[in-house]
Amino acid sequence: MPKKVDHEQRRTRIAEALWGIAASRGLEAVSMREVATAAGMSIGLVQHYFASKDEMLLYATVLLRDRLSERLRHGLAGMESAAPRDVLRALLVTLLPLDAEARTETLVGVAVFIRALNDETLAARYREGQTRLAAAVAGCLQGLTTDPGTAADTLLALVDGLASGLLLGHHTPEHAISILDRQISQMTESSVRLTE
Amino acid sequence: MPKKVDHEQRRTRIAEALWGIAASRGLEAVSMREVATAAGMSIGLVQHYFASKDEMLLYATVLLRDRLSERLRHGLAGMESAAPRDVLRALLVTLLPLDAEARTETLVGVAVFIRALNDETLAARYREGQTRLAAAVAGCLQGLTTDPGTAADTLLALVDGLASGLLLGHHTPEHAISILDRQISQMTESSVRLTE
DNA sequence: GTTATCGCCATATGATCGTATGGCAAAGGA
DNA sequence: TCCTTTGCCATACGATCATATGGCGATAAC
Repeated sequence: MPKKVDHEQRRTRIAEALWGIAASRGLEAVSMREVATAAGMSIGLVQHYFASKDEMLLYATVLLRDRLSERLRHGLAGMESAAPRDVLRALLVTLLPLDAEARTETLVGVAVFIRALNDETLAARYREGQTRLAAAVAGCLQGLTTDPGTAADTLLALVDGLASGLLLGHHTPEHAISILDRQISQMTESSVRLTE
Repeated sequence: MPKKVDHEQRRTRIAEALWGIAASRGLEAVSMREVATAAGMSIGLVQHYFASKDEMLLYATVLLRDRLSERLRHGLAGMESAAPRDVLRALLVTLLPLDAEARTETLVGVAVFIRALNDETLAARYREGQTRLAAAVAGCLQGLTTDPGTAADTLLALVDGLASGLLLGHHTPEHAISILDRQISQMTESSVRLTE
């Protein structure tokens, strides 16, 4: 057999090149040629690792989700024994596009969201991710508020909207975090009030 | 002079055809040919009314914003003397994609949002619209809560996130409205509590 | 040393894109 | 009646797209 290369590494490099293009110029600017150029490869090589553009896109989105999971795990590292409220805040803040890496991921996520609107397979994956996130958030809220399920949906919808505002530059990071903190406080405080 | 036609009507028909394509298959599926076919025109006729694709897109987005204004005005009709809280609720509910028309508008809005992320002109228009909306919402909240500005940003971000969930089918209309109502109640109630 | 296989590449193909161009029918002013 | 203007259309052009194809070193097995 001839020389061996790490296929996974090649695919990752291609996917990252794709993200860069999608984040800076939108998913519609993503073409085999552009991706190949950005990755420093020939078009043929990209074709060699992904039989079609759709396959490449699929791989890139799956890898993106994995990166988000990783980012969440990293953001929550060492908080196993922290107060649920602090875990909750860390989780939600990690979801916001506050640094370059998170911004790229969110931008690509939005681009994929658009595609999901007309692709039931993608939409189902999206919903599943949201449901899982909501479960995690609701878990943090257990005992902190009445109806943790609704509260979780509320917080996630808020984070979603804040992310849009951040991407557009309509909100500053400080403003977005302040809004989020105020909401968390209000939700946890009001429960105390209601249970008194 | 030869026969006269209503240019504005022609342009509107083209824009509506564009919306239909953008809403059902995404903005990237929008091409001169597709729009012409959907509008029941020749490609040349579309070219006759819009010198370029960008010009067509611009017109379609401006008209979209006008339609949203109209929808808001219609949703708030006859509420001039209603309680601010009811006006607020009507305004926010009108922003949600609850019927087919609103859904199309929101879908196109999201598609344009994506483009705005890499187009500073569009982004500026988007931010201006958001700012104006926030001012209207804050106006409704005057006296109902402390810091109406932050409350307005919170509510609009929440509505944004709820809209995403509705588009994807992750939330049902009833669920989204219930979340919104709960939030409005919490915000207005808590202020009463704080000012007591 | 021969050979099969793997990594990779250059180029071709057919489709579709935005846009440019030239012309035709109709209608009203001269 | 002639002529200019307007509305509209068919076609062409160059670019770019996704994808298919054939081939060229290099390497490891034999």
